[in-house]
Parts: sequence; C-alpha cells; structure tokens
Amino acid sequence: MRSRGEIQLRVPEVCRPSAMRAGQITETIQEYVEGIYRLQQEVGRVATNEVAQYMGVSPASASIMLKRLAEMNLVEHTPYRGILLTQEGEQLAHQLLRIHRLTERLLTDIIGLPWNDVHDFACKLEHYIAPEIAEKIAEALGYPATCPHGNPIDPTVDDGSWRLSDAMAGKDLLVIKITDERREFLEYIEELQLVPGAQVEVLSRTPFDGLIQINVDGRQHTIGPEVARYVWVKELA
Amino acid sequence: MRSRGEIQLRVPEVCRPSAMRAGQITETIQEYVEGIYRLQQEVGRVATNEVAQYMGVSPASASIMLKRLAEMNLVEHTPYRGILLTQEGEQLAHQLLRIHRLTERLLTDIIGLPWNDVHDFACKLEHYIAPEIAEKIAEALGYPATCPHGNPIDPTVDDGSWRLSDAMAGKDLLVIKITDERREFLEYIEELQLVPGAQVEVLSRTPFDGLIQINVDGRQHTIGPEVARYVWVKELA
DNA sequence: TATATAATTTAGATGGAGTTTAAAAACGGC
DNA sequence: GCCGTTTTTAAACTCCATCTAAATTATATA
Repeated sequence: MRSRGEIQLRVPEVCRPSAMRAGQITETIQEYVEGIYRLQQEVGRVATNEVAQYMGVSPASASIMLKRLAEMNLVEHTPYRGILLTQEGEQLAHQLLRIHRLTERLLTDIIGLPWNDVHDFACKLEHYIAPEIAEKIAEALGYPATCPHGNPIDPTVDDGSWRLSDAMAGKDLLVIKITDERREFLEYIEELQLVPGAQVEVLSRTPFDGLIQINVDGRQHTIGPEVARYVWVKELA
Repeated sequence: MRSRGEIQLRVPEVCRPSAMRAGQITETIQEYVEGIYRLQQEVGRVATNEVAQYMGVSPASASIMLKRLAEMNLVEHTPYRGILLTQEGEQLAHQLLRIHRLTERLLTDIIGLPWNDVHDFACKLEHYIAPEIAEKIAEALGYPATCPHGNPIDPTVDDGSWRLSDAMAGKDLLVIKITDERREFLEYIEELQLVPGAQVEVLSRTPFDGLIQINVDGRQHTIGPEVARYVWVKELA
C-alpha cells in the first residue's frame, strides 16, 4: 500500500467506456441491418412495416431508424417506397453474419457449449468481436464451411438447399441447415434427429394443413409446416 | 422469394437490442467497479477525486456515478469520505477480472493473437461474456493459472510477487507478471525480454532517478522507475 | 377518377445513460 | 475559527431509442 501521491495507474484509452459520439454504428443499428438483410433475402425490397414487425417496434420507430440508416449510407430509403440495403449495408450484414457464425463455431467446437445455446450468445458477442479477431478465429478453426446449424460462414455462398416444406414425397434428402435457431426449436429438432447431416425420407404429405410424414434414422415422424419451413434440405447424391 | 403475407421470421427475443431499463449494470458501471477495485488494491479506501482521475472524468461526474454505484449496493459511499467496494462490488470485480484474463488466454492460446494485442480486445469483450461461457473457456483451456501477462486468473490468489522497483541489487529474480498492459509498454517489455518467466539479475541501482541496471538473458539494460514499477518479480527458487 | 383505406412519415414527447460547468457544502489543517 | 481543498448538488446538455397522435402519401376500389 502506497501513499496517494504516487498513484499513477495506466489504463489504456480503449478500456474506458467511450462517450457516445453522434452517428455511431451502434448495436441497435447493426441489428436493424441484419434484420433488413434477412427480410430482403425473403421478399426483396423491404417495407417499413415489415422492419417494424421484425424488430418488434412501432412503424414510427422503424421509420425513424430507417431514415438514420439512410443517412449513414447503409440503406437506400425512398420515402413511402420501402428500402434496400446499399452495398455498404450489405457488406456490414455479411460481416456480422460471418462473425456470428464463426463465433457459434468457436463456442461449440472449442468452448464446448451445446449447439442450441450458442445462437443467443453469438447474437450479443457478434457486435463486439472485431473483424481481425474473426479472421483469426476462422484460421484457428481451420476455416469451417458452416455454423453449427448448417448456415454457410460465408453468407454469399448459396448452398443450393430448399425448405423441407417444399420437398416432394418419395425423395431421399439430406438435412443441410436449420434456420430457426431458438433454443426450444433446436431442442425439438434434436429430438427428431433432424439435425444437419441427417438423412430424411419424405413419405407423404397431407393435402391440408401441410403435414409431412418423414422417416429419419428409421423412425417415423409427422412434422407440421412450421418445422418444415425452417429445415432446409438437399437431394441425397 | 415469397409473398409478403407468408413472412413470419423467428428472432429470439435476446437477439433484439433490449431497451435500457433503469438501474442496469451497464458497461460503464462495470468499468467503474473494476477501476475502483484496482485503486483499492493500491490505496485502500478510495477518494472521489482518484476515481475521477482514473476514469478520466470530472470529479462531479465521478461523484454522481459513485452515488449510483452506492444505490446499487456495489460500493459503500460515505459522503465526503470516499468509498469502499461492498462484498457484492468486490465479487463483481473479481468476476470481471477473471473473465478478462480467461478471455486473454483464449485470444492468445487458441485464437492466436499476440499477447500485446489481447488486453484491449478483452477489455471490451469481458462485458459480454456470460459467466457460464467463462466457465467453459476455463475448462477448455485446462484451467490456466494466469493470463498471458502473468496475472492470476483467480484474482483472490496472491502470487507473492513484488515490483522490480522494490527489488534489491544482487538478486536473481523471476519475472512473474506485467501490470501495464498497454500495447506499447508490452512491446518494450518484449524488446527487453523481460516477459513473465524470464530471469533477471539486478546488478545495481542508482541513488537518484531510480534507475536499475539489470541482466536479462545475458543482455544488460538500464530501466527506469516507470518500467520497474509494472514488472513484478519473485526470488528465483 | 374520386375516395376510402392502408402504409408511412413527421411532430412532439419520454426516459435513460453519461457527461459537463458552476455553485454550494463539508472537511481538515493550522 | 478560518481558508483552501475536496466533494457534492444543481441545472443543463447530447445522444440513443423508443412511443403516441396527427399528418401525409400511396393504392385499391367503386
């Protein structure tokens, strides 16, 4: 213990919480960009209402945020006409998605967390993992192709899979990825053994309600459209 | 691409940026707790001014924050009398320090980042790594004893080291840890080969300016008090 | 084409975080 | 008991992110 005069500790600048400067790419902004990216994949040009619904905020809030995103050159916003990610916005989305998926792989493969747990952690961490760390993670993991749920680490690659809900009966299929990563959903998927890499045979489909009879590992199940929609498959070569 | 009516994507609650609720343990609050902990290690009861200086804010700001910390039961704040971490505050500090150091080990040992880089990254990440992840990291790393700079992962253990600036001449010493983790400082330390695990012999000390002649790996150096203060050593057994 | 309806934007406000300066209050050495 | 120092309070500021209510624009339909 020393007298007060002598204290002169060293704290790197970066370790002190920095004051908010205007126009920063905050966590929220990043979440919007990611959300818009996902919506865009589904429907092309995205409407304000869709963003609002997806983000769980009022249309007014979404509108305001979209204006901000436009000012930051992340989206192209034609008032009353919806939005489209700019190249910059898409790049950010890709970067975030890549970091997210690499983080998930790190958490399962090296840290040893279960696959149904990692999504939520990665959702938070992705905003705080610098791209150069991500690069090193990729290297350390041997450049994996997909996240633990089967999504390509490189968001620009098309894995050629389609939804199980769009599959015809009588086909032998390979599960490629699961795109509803909520823990409860993944737990159910695991119960059915419908995980990426599993083989599925579509036995039959009902004309109503969209139920699908499947055979996985010799066990038969009936799944509904909600499950079938988020399980992606490919023809077994 | 599907028609709009069908869209109903699934986003886990946790993946949306949550609205700030009052009285949260924010990143800033955590940084204050960590800072106070470090100061307390040096001087015992901590004065408001010291916190202000350490955190790089005005005394008024520090005072306000300390009041908030007191309301959250993280410090005991006797107005005009300085502060002391409560048990809860100390626990939080320990937790953060542990997570910080484990993260650094992860970043060096597994992710492959250089030791002089990891501190800054860990400073940010520590606030977003849940204790259960930290536990798994520790397990995956085989429960390392120290961070890459030599600080014990368990902040409650006393490694018995002392500052090189307090060492007598003529002693053979072992470098235990470096406690100024700024990149430039660590780069200098590396240049001198004065890293944890290195052997140092204190050759002589000047009566003024506190210069120390040392021998590391057969190479002689003169270091000043600033360097000697943040290099911790132990007698070579 | 006019109009009703739906979607979108703006206006104005709220509340929290974290900071500041200026002024007031308490402390402590002499 | 006085005076300089330390600490606290008061009032204000900036930014983030949201909201409700009202205005505006687009569109679908009669």
